[in-house]
This record gives sequence, structure tokens and C-alpha cells, in this order.
Amino acid sequence: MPELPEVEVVRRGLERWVAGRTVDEVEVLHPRAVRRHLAGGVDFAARLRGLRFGTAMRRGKYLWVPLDDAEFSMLGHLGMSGQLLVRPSAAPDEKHLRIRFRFDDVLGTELRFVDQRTFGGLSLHDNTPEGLPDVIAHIARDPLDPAFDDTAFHTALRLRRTTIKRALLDQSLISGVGNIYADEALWRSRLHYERPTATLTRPVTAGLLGHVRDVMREALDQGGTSFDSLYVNVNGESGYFDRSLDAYGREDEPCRRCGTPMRRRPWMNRSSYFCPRCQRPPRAV
DNA sequence: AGATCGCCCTGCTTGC
DNA sequence: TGCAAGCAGGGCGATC
Repeated sequence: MPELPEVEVVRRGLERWVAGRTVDEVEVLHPRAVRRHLAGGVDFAARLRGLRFGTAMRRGKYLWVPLDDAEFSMLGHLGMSGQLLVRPSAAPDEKHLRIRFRFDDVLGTELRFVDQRTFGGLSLHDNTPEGLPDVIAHIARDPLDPAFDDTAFHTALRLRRTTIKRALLDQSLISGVGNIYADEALWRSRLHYERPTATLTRPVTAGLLGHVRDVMREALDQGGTSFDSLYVNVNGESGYFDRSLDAYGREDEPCRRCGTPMRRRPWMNRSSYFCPRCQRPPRAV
């Protein structure tokens, strides 16, 4: 379940192992892995052949690779289970290998997009003047972006008529936060997930943003987190690390602050984990 | 236009 | 044992 830290680990891997390499051949093994491309996988492959990858970029959970001397980029989203692997060309195909990139060099490795659940995919898009693939122009900057505007974020929260966890997961307000880090940051902030955003004060927003950044940086320092073998970084090593999450997945386990059993509540067809004592629900609206 | 909801997908777990 | 249901869930498009 890659969120911002995991995607950043993948981006760094691409920067290290793929930047500067020229595409020789692209093999699309599953049509769904190529997104928003009416001309299909064959055309996707044809457009990339002979082009050289630049330095991978990231915004939130999206990453993209600019192509030298071209006005478009290859955009990627890992979805739930996507992996970008740099593997020896002789290595056997993964069961869920979707797209293979062979390069015009003698390094003996290839780039593979592997995705079990096919929620992720790659696509090609023209760049905006800012160098962003045009289809993600609506994605907000992420909280680790130096240009993220804390004041504007607070103002936007106050204007919205929604609840805090929905807002944290709204990629047009703040990007890169998924269900796991949302629950972690809310627990650290002692905020209930249904707190109306219109009731947030400036200090509360500032505290929440601080916790979002802390939890992401801690995960990034350890190479990303994951809960099963689905997430693997660009070199094929598992991004899993056994850092103790404080909230996510801890139903019935004692709150690390007060010992009260943590609870899980169905929420938007997924789950929210929280401490019923530290994170009191808001008064009925 | 802001908010909400259904759908896409596969493999593992749970329950009858 | 076998089968079905539940669960994991990010993003997009339809709808109000």
C-alpha cells in the first residue's frame, strides 16, 4: 500500500538505476497496465522506443520520468500493489509482470512493472510549462514539498464542509497521504477522524501537519513501510520494515499512550483505527 | 463546484 | 472440503 514514503523510495531507485538509459524495447503484457492511452500498449511502446529516461520526479503518490528531447513524460502510479523493479534481464518473469523495458546498453538489467491487483499503471502525457504531466495538474503539492503552503491548506480546510480524514485523503488538498499515515497522524494529533475541518484552529492544523510530516519522514528514513510482500522497492528488496505503527491495524491492542483498547470502525469502504479515549469523537453535528 | 459513492482488481482469510 | 463472502483500498468519473 504505497503512500508517499514508499513512492519516494521507488523514485530514488529509478533515479539511481534508470536515469540516462535509453529505451530499446517495451513489452506490454497486460493491457490494463497502460493507462489513459486509447492507442493501446503497442503505441505506448512505439512512442518510448529510442528515448532516454531523465531523472524521476514525484508529487504525492504519483511519479514520472521525463524523456530527454521529448515534450512528454512517463507517468506512473503504483496503486495498491504496483512495483517497479530493476532486475537482471535473465531473471525469470514475475507472475504479475505487466510491462518490461529493455535498454539500449550493456548493463544487463531491465525495468519491470509488476502489479498483482492492477490498480496501478503507467501512461504518457504532455508536460505542463512547469514540467508536470498535464493529467496530474490537479494534484496538490505534498507536505514534504518545500513549496507546500501551510496557511493556504488551513484556509482550505476551514472553507470545506467535510471531515478531517476525508480532507487528508483528498489529493487535491494535500497529496501523498493514504489511509495508513492518515490514521497515524490523527492518532499523534489526538484528533478523531470525523472532526469537521471547519472547526480546526490554526494551531491544530499546524500540529497535524507536523505529525503528518514526522510520520512520513520516519517511514522514509527506514525505507518505506508495508504490511505484506506486495511492496518492493525498485531493486527488488522488500520495503517492509517492522516499525511499530501506533494506530493502523491495532484493533483491540492497547493504545500506546493510555492503554485503552484501540478500535476499528468501517469508514468509506475501508477502516479507521483510533483510540476511543485519546481521540474523542466530535459532538453530534 | 463541492461532496459523495460505486467501481476497478486479485489473493488471502474467514465462515458456513 | 468447498465455496462464498469479506477485506485490503487509490483514484476517477458519474451524480446530485
